[in-house]
Amino acid sequence: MTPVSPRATATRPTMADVAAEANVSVKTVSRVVNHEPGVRPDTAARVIAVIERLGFRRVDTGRHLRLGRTYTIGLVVEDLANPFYSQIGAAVEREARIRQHQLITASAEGSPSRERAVLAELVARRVDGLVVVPAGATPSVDADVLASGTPIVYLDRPVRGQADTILSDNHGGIRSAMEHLVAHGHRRVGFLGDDPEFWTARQRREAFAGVHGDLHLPDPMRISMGPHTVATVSDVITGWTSGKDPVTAVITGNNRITVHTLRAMRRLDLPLALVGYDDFELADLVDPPVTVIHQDPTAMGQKAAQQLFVRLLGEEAPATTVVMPTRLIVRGSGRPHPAAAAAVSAVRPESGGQRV
Amino acid sequence: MTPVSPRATATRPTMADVAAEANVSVKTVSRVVNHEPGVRPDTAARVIAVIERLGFRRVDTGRHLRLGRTYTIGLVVEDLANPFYSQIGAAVEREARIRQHQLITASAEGSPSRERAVLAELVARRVDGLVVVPAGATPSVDADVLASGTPIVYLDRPVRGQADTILSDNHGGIRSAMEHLVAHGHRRVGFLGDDPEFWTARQRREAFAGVHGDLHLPDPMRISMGPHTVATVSDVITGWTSGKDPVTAVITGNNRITVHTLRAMRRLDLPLALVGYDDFELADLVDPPVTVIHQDPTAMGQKAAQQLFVRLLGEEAPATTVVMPTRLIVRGSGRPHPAAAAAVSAVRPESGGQRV
DNA sequence: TTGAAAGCGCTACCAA
DNA sequence: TTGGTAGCGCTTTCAA
Repeated sequence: MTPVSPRATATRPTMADVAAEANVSVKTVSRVVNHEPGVRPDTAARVIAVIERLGFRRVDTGRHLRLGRTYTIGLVVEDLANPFYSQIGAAVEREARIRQHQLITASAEGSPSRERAVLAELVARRVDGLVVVPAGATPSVDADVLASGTPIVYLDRPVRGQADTILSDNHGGIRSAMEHLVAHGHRRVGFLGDDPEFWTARQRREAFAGVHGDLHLPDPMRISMGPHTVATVSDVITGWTSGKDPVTAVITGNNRITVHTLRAMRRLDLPLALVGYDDFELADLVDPPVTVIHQDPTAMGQKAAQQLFVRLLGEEAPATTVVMPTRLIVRGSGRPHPAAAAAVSAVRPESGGQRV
Repeated sequence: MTPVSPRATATRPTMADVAAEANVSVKTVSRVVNHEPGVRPDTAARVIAVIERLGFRRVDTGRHLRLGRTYTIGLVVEDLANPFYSQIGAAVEREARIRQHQLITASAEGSPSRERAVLAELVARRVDGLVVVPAGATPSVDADVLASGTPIVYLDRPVRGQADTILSDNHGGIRSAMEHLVAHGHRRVGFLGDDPEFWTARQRREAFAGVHGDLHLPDPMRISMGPHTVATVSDVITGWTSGKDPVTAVITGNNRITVHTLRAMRRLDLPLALVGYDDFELADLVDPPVTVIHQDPTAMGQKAAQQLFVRLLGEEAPATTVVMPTRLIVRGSGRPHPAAAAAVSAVRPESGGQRV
């Protein structure tokens, strides 16, 4: 809240100071600083000497104004502390740095109105381009961004309208998880999704339902969408495993739900087979180990940034959508969990009870 | 690598356009846009109408140049993808946003020369202030930053010279871990530290050695500094547990070493008691559960940003150093691991063999 | 209450 | 090879 007032800082020499001291024009100093050709070596040497003596450093605000661009790109995500987004951030920053740009990051905290405000600020700042993981249910291309002509790449979720977009293969990821489970003898698989407000949550739910049908898995189909907590997941799992036709495996819709589910399973002492969307560092070390659908956030961030820089170089082709592949990482097969094996074989004696 | 060339963007109206259209001066438009007093209501209304009709949005580059500040702060860390740093980043960004500032983040990748380059770029950009987790072994306050007069707060590690610094209570953290282990019957405790190039790694090593003496723990004192991998940790642990007087517990120097140690223990099937520096989300769900020394990265980032904004408000007091407390989070005591209990009681039959 | 002029630091344009 | 001038979009100063 507290607005911050200006503060006196040490005054540093400008190009004008250097020019006066070296008896050249400002333009010649500019040429030397920017390594432009057409300066006599001895003139350049004299200018460089003065630059070093005065400790001159070019101030970018002037050139940003003059050039109409800032060598900055903006990244807007939901929450920088979430590993999925921080990996994206690290990747985008790396791509930006390679191209002499810097990165402004902002968390929209899942709020479409905050996202609009943040985008307006970034556009006002004249960032050269934007990478945005859009909040809310299938929004449109931001009007302010559109009016400003700032190139933008949407990541992880699409928006209405023409815009470059990088998505993850949600359908393929879910399919690979279910085929894996079925191959290991599971027939009764539940899906724990995130808040259907999220496009990705809806996509994964639809993929689950579709594949459930394709594979002719028995009814009832078990789907529970969030928002979820450990408590809600516990209740859902309890319901799915009591009564007849208990579930033997669960697929979780993202890394948060996976963690809730692990805690719920621990609390209930009910080790179902588990495949989680999103990889996480300790997936092999938790109990039970978790097979995951890995969508590479680093690759997604890198791809988004690369597409953005293609636009910054002036590419005018129609907007593209890239779907990034996922990869199933199977874990825990080598160390079958006795309880899980028992649970699975109790339901389907013919199955090997192999954990995924 | 590839430099990016300018790109034509849609030209948006400036204050001059609005002024011409509304038959007022540019200054009056500026007054209206900035909600300055002293504009007749009907004049303001006319200006606002034109602003809306033309879709005017103030461009910040002009004011940044005029004001000599950019309402931006810079954050330099080692690796944005590391949870410790991404939590710091999220906290700093939140504090910045509250004060109408934006955040530029950059990874120095642990390289002092990259850090210098990044700092020079940020200073050239005229960021209003900096939060830096310094790379390298006890560097000095950056010369470019010093010359520019840009306020800077160092985080997690100190530098030579006068500068605001936020540290974690490394000594207290290690002490709490060792007292906890000793209270639970452990006498032979090893320390697995990170590369002693890191100041924090050295601090924690010295704390371990000091407390080891204070508590009169038996020789030999086991300390192994990194850089570590799963392989080196495996070797070290094997050495510490074979032969006489085997170690029964290990303290790890940061989150990376903790993960390596968990993998090594899993590989060796040797579940020692483990206390790790840095909390991590799944510490209670891994096998064995991990008691941790929690240093709150969010609180550290918040504190650093707050100190920075105190300086931006003009506070001229001498540089301060704040040491943030740590908190021991005990896990797994409720689920003693049979093998660990056996290992502990085999060494010290009188101990309860309770796991930490 | 309003406006004209100057200028923040730099680069583009054109002339010398 | 070098320099002068204009101007990027805004805010400050001072005058009307």
